[in-house]
Amino acid sequence: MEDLRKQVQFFKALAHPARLEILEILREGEQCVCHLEAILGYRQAYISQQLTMLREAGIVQDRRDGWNIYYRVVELQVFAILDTARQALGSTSGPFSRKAPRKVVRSHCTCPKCNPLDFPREVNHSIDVMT
Amino acid sequence: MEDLRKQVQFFKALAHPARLEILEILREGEQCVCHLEAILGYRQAYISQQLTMLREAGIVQDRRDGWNIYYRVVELQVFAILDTARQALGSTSGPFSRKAPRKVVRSHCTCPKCNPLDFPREVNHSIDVMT
DNA sequence: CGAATACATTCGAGAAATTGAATATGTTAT
DNA sequence: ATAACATATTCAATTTCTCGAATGTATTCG
Repeated sequence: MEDLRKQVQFFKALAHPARLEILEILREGEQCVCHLEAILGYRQAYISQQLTMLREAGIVQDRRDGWNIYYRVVELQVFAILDTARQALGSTSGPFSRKAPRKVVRSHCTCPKCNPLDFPREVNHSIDVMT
Repeated sequence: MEDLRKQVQFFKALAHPARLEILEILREGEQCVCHLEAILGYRQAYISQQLTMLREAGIVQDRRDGWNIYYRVVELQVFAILDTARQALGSTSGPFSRKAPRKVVRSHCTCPKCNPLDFPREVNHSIDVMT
């Protein structure tokens, strides 16, 4: 059954710590790669590899906008799956294991998504004689 | 974060065709190993291996009853995860991709769960003189 | 055009998952 | 105790995953 294959690939894509971290950040919406890089602290190529697996599993989609490529989760139900999984696992270790919602670590990011107003375009102070 | 590790192990356990097949059968409740063996057609040791992984991931629990060991899903939310995953993947390929519910293949099984009334216990026709 | 930027891909060695075969464990009946 | 039964574990060979390093591609600016 080809349906099984897809499901396996889907769960395989989720079965990886860095990829789960990426998805946690994508909860807040579309993010560019440099943003993920800045927050998670992984090498760019590494993040790109993980995003490729998530894309091939049908979990995320990308969209190019100039220099940046923005990734977003295709089906928001994926987040429900992550939540339910955590809930199911939490109840294994005890009856009252309420977890605080994951604190997304914010770090400085220079990508245009994070800094949309700082230096929208480098102002040219020199006087352009020609043209 | 140790929480991540558990989640990864959880999804890794689901990322396997035979293990997903087993869980589909466990939808109908507790099942003994010989039942899974009869329905799925895998070798006994193979099924046992997969059940071990599901157990270590906290997805199933086992219970011994005489000769048989019965497995059941610990948190029924796991089934919700499987359903949501299938739904999320199905909607990727088109807007109206309704899938018929999976048909569980029934095959003959000689385990007591399947045949609770056939020869409940071998009747002893010999006359016991002593005692 | 060329340089800079953001991101993707390829390659390869080490780590881990898969699975068949053989063997071991625990339970019940005799 | 021994045999029969249901299930588990160990071992090893093969395949697959992981992830760092290097390199490639597409876009924008000048």
